[in-house]
Amino acid sequence: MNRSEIKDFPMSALRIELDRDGCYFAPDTRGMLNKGLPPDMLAGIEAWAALRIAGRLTHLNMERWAEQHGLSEGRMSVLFRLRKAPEQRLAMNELALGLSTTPRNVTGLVDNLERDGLVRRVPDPEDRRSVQAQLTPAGTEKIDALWRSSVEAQTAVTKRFTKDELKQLRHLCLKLVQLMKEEMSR
Amino acid sequence: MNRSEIKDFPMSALRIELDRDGCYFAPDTRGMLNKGLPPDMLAGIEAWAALRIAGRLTHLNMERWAEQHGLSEGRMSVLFRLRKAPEQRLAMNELALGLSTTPRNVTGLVDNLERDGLVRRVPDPEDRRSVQAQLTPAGTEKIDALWRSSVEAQTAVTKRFTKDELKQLRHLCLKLVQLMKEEMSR
DNA sequence: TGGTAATAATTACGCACTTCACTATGAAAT
DNA sequence: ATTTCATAGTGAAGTGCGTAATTATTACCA
Repeated sequence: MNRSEIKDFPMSALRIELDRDGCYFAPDTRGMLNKGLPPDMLAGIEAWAALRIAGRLTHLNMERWAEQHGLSEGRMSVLFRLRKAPEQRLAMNELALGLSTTPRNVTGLVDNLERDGLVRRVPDPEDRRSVQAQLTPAGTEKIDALWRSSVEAQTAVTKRFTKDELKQLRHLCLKLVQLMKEEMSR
Repeated sequence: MNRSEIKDFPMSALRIELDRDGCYFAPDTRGMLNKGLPPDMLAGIEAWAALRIAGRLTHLNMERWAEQHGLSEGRMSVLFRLRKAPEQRLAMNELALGLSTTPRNVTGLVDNLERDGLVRRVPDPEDRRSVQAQLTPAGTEKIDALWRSSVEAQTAVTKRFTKDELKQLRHLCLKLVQLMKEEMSR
């Protein structure tokens, strides 16, 4: 497999250039947008498009990376949450909430993890409706190794940003999330 | 359906707060990361996590929005690309390249669009292997209406950023993409 | 010219995830 | 105590998107 591609994400087709003000922009995106779009809206749409691209690429990156270890991004997230939980166990609904996904999805993720022996289901003595997922020793070992390796991979990219750029990126992404939250609660 | 949720993305569980320096951060993420992580790496991982959250949310947002018009984000992207193409037609492989996806996926997307009468397949007289997808009048009408509406929806959020913030967001997202491209071509 | 490789699209198949409906249990109310 | 509603988890069915193999056509080249 071609190492310069993520799955079949053909990045060579995605041109990125430096604008005159030293900021990156995607000429194809801009070219398609600036006809028939009021200029004062262009900046917003361009930023949104850039975020969509980065989001998709980071997603594919995580997915592909997890796949090399027999996992998916979702399954890895489950292991990670469990690793940080007290006694390395969480109820299914707590997992769903923490991962911002549906209970049904957690069922499927835990199904797979249990099949691979990384997690086991244990009944909750306090509430007979509830099922808890708990890391097995194999699961703990796996996520620890994966976590070190994952941090390394992410840092290989983020270390080429300045501290301030990283803070800005975090700030702007979360600001967008925050505004979307507000926007939707009307 | 609860208007404050996107699909089943339970955003209420995702706390976002202002740090002392006036920047947003996710306390849960930071809490889980800052044990067992060298502080000089924290900023990078935190930014990465924020981008993943924003990416997921914007994706779900687009998906949900397109769904209200009987489409998916992928199908809408196909219509959009075709709309900007000369004669409103493109070969399947050109579509795959432009959308950064696989030929197989384009086949499926065009299948659906053709079934709904928004697109039709036409043979390429120059190359009998090639099949082109072309917008029907109904497709043109649909994407034009959708585009106006979509710009409106995105602008409702992005207008609450300053011009400079939008430029920074675009710049940082694309810089990340650019660095990932470079990082992977080794 | 004939044989081989490359390319375009598709079929067959699998995985991850979603929605909807359902069962089991707990909590609350009268 | 029984009815009612909320909560926890899961089965069934459908969608979107991925890989691998297949078919048809074109390009290349000795």
